[in-house]
Amino acid sequence: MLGSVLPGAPDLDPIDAAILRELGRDARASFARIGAVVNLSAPAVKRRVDRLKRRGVVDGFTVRLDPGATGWGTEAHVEVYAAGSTRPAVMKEAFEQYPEIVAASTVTGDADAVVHVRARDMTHLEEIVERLNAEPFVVRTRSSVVLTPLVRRPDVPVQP
Amino acid sequence: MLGSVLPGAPDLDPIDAAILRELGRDARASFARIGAVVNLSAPAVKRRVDRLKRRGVVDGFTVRLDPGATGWGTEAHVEVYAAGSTRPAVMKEAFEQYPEIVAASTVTGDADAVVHVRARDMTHLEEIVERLNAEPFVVRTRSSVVLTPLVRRPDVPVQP
DNA sequence: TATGAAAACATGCCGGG
DNA sequence: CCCGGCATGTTTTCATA
Repeated sequence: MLGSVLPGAPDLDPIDAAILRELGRDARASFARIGAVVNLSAPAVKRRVDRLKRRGVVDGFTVRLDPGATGWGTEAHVEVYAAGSTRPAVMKEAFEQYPEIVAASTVTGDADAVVHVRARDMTHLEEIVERLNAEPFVVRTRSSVVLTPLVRRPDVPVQP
Repeated sequence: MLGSVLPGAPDLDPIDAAILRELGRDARASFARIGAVVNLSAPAVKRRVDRLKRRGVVDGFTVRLDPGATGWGTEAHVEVYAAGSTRPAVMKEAFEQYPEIVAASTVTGDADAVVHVRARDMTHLEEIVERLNAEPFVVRTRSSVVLTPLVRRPDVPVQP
């Protein structure tokens, strides 16, 4: 099997997967409640979660916010076309300066990077795009503004 | 002010913002620890969190997983070009069938929707794209495969 | 797995702005 | 009246064995 060659992808135990699914649904659930679902005692669940954290499978726990309710309802995907062979590290450093950038990655295809931007409104979004265009390594950008969010899930699937 | 017209965006109290920032950092932190940061007692923090949940600002709590460590290291943005005037609801229903789709939205620009796909490997990704192309309403797709993730943040910013 | 001490949580009541 | 602090009974966590 290919998967087990990778040092960090040890075919996830089905019980671990169940625990991760529960944590995905409610990361503040008590170990006892999770244990009730997966048929394990609370300490057993805690040990598994600790192990998953140690292995780096679990990176942490966060709150899921409603973007609209917090006043960050405007969203866009911005394709960035970079100069010559701009190093990814350069782009990373630049993008990290923007609190409005919630995700960014280099990609294959016409553009060099795709940036996911959240803003308070269109004016704010426009300002961000302008600032991006003013970055020294940016040649041009191409934006797609989100009209209707259709699907939004915990961003790593856990096999059932 | 424009913001206060929206029923769900009541200029977030600075203490609430601080609490949300802490929860974003570690959603399993005890109310007492959060209270120590924001200078409030544990019950006071709990009441505020409950209120934020009631208002819909807080949607829940989830676990943050390392995609690589779980064997879902391949990622792509797929632009979907849909037939005629396909209703968003139709796309939504279709996309929801795919566990590999972690986000999707209709957008402005050339394409009609952008779909964020996570897969185990390239073969898996290819299969998903083929299945998408086979959807009745899909005219064509255009994929950007992620090379290097640069930024990944809790997907709603909280103003400091 | 089980157990017991320590910590965290939920709730009711009261005071101050 | 809203909001925060305190006190208490209950549950959960966590380190033993």
